[in-house]
Amino acid sequence: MPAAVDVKTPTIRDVAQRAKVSLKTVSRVINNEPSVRANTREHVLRVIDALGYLPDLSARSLRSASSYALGVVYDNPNAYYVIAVQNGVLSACREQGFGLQIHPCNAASPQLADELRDLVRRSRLAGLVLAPPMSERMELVRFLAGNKIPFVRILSAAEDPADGYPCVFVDDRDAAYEITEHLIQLGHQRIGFLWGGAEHRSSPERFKGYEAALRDYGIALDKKLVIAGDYSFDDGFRGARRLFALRERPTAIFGSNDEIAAGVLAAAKASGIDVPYELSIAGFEDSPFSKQSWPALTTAKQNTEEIARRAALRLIAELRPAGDVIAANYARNQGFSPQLVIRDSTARVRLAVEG
Amino acid sequence: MPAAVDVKTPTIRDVAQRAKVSLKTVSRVINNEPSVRANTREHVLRVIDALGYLPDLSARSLRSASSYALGVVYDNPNAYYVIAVQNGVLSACREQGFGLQIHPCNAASPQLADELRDLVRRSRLAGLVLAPPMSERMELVRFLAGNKIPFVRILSAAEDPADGYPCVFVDDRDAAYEITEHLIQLGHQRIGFLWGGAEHRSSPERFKGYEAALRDYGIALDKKLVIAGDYSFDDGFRGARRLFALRERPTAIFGSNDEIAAGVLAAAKASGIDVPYELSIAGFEDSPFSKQSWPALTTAKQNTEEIARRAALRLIAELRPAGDVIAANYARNQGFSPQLVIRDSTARVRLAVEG
DNA sequence: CCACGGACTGACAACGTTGTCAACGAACAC
DNA sequence: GTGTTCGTTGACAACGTTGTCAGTCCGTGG
Repeated sequence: MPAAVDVKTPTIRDVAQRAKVSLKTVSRVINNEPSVRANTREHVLRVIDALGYLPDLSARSLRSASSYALGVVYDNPNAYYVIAVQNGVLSACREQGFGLQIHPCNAASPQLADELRDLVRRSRLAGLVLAPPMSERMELVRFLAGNKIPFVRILSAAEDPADGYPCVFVDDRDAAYEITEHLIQLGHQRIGFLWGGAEHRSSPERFKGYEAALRDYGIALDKKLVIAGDYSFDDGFRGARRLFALRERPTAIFGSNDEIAAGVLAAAKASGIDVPYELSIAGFEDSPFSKQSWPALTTAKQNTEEIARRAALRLIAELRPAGDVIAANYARNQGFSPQLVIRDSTARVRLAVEG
Repeated sequence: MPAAVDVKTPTIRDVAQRAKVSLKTVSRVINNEPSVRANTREHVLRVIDALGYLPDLSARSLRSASSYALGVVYDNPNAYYVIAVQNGVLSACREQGFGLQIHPCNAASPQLADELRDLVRRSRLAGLVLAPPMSERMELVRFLAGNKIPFVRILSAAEDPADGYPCVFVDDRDAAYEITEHLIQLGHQRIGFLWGGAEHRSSPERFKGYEAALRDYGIALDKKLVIAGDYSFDDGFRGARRLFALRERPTAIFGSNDEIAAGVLAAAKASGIDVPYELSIAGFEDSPFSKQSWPALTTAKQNTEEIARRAALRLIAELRPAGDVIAANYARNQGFSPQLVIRDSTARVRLAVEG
């Protein structure tokens, strides 16, 4: 019986010895640096392969100033959104050889800025991807910039804020306009609007879209139809109840996201109101359950995963020296527009209701 | 105007200099080692605080064999489940001073084992938390053990597998029994069962619970009522359709998870079947949307976050030297039982249907 | 008064990698 | 033949931390 042999994981030193070259040459091969003869390079690569050598990330990031990991910062109860952001960022990270550190946090914490700075230092992160609402707090943004911490923001805006800080932006206003327009074109005149969380910039943006569409179609804004709340099922439910109690009930309700819309749907069912024939409901986000509710929700599809991916690439571009391929391709802030997805929860207004 | 000063992040060296002690003493203070005079310790701590010094994780894990980060490995389309696992593990990690590396992966990939080994080596992970179905693949478990990679499994089992590898286990069978029993006690005799994914051990476990309850209550198992499928909304929808088409339709359907149950619910509505009065539906998992569907779903609540947290602590206990507090408290595999949550989707069987 | 042990402290090397700089040989121009 | 340049390679130090081991200091017992 052979003695148990503890196979140590090979280091660059083992590779160098076996390949009969210096440490530095192996390093050069790993990092794809020029000035290595093709012969030598191939030989070293073969040895690396044979030994199953993998560069040690700790050592790498300790020695070289630049590191190989990003952080993604979020404070969002919506699991689908968070997973989509993670997966998008992760896809870019894997492609570009970066690691990923997730950092759920409390947006309301007064120490958040210090917390993020410490996170970056301790873990030697190359930069941060900020999801809303952190991305929208300018004092945080300025703090990070002041501390020379690279970052990119995912934010809600109709156009590039052009404030000198990198971002990708999502035109919630435009998409909300389209949703409202869709409802109007179905003949709805009394359209309720349920706000999302006030700390997210997307909320006022979506409201602006709603407002603009009403204006463009000559419908007066009725403040009784507009209800404050949070991006939650429960607020959707409660808000819908309040709208149902109005003397003149709306024939359509636009919930600021799918969770709110799901709450409206539940409230409608609880009140015996038929959707869509007595009430049209629209959401926003295209979460999986917008497809899975009954009836399936009309909504605006924002490809969060792709948006997050682009955000990460935008950040990586900032980290790269000018002239790099990524740096060249992703040097500019990019905008996205969610697309209207018409499903079964919206329908032509029933004439009977009008009277 | 003062010249811009680049504030370098302070190192242990700066602390030592300013505190007029050696590097090693600072190191001792940071690591809470004994043999530092109380005076010295306090003084050093004050300096650390004043400078805002933070130990560098890369350097730490490079120098000391042990590292300070765990990995969590999953392959699961269910965002709620994944987030709950992440948050649970993260809570333990933060508490114990560990970092966390997430690793979504493809359970079907033949290179998965190597991928995980490389991940651990490259990132110097102290160990892995394996979520199902990875946790259930014995060849993977043996591979990790053979490579001396610490891990803990979250798995579905009625009792401690006692195979020598650490885990936390969830008694799906028992919970499924309770759900089925609940349906039987409501008077249901024809209870449909929709399987979850065959690659998850929880599926057969849940089926066994269903089977056992039927047997205990003297109800013959009707194979036509049992339908294979995956843990998905669509399979729930399709499976329900097939059950509805039977000459003798079931009066209750047990979907192996909430997504399946949501699919059943949608199918029932599409077919104009009233839930719960013509059809009772039960799910499993207590995802948020089980509360938010209409009617809200009867289900089994598994506190995934707490389970994942315990799993992480169980792993950390393995890493600690014997005698450590954590090591002592979490040295044993622990079991969890999901709890029956009765909501509005299940009701007493209508006599009219029996005929 | 000296030896001794224990509590505390520090000098130094090491972890695995990359940046800096010098050295080597070949090719080329003069 | 000499000087210069270029492409390739290697020796060495350094990143920030901890493990090892050898002190130093003080109090105690002989």
